[in-house]
Amino acid sequence: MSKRLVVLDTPANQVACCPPIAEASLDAAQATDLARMFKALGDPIRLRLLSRITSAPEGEICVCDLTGEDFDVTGPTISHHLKTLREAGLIEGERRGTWVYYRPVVANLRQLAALLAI
Amino acid sequence: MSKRLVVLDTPANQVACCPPIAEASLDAAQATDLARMFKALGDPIRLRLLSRITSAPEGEICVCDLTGEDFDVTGPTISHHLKTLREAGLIEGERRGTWVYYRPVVANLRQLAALLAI
DNA sequence: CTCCTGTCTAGATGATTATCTAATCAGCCG
DNA sequence: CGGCTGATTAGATAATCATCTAGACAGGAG
Repeated sequence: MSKRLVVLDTPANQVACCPPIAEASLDAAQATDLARMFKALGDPIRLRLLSRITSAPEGEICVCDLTGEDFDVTGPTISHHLKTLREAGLIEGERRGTWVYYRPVVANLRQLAALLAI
Repeated sequence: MSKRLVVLDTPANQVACCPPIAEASLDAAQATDLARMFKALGDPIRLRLLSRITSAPEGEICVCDLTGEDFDVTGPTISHHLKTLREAGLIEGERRGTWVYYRPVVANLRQLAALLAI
């Protein structure tokens, strides 16, 4: 087991890459991958979770700092949304002892940004 | 009637604005507006439609150039997706005679891009 | 006016999703 | 070990969504 940080199945979601959406018409396969990521962003709770994760001072945040607080949904629901973000390739998670930490997958977030840079 | 281009109800969707998601935690209200736009991008067909619209040489494209072609869905389904993009504030449409033309709402697309620029 | 073509709306249906409660798993501590 | 806390999974349910067919509406052409 060489990888240091991998926990919590993260389907290695690699997408082609990077020209803005206006440069060339997306083909169906690229569109499917990209749409999965955008869909994951298409929920207010997930957007706020991602915002918290990306703005965490240490580059990552403990799930214990996300649950229950000013999100008025239950723990399992938070967990479900984190899983959605994770499966979309936007964040990745790691358990260290008792707690689980999440951090952004910067490359994929940047790719989405680049795509929309008209 | 002073506006030159408005047709097809476009709910004036103005969202706060512009710091990247990592700078400050999104509040619930902003998140709801932004999530609506991301959700509209969360479908492969809509992404490809938007790609076609944003890459149209004249800055706009006729619906007649979008229907039926290499999207294997029916006309009404295309129309429904265009409506979703329109109501999200990502595109706007105008009828000129027989045909309807769509063009991107660049400011809102850029806002999404800025949000993801980590 | 009447037909034809392009686009949209209406209504129905099957699939997906957000959320909950209950139960399970992982790691710590006495 | 046995119990405790943090986090996830399982299963159920209500809501939303993508898609279709059928029908309506807009505008041009005979």
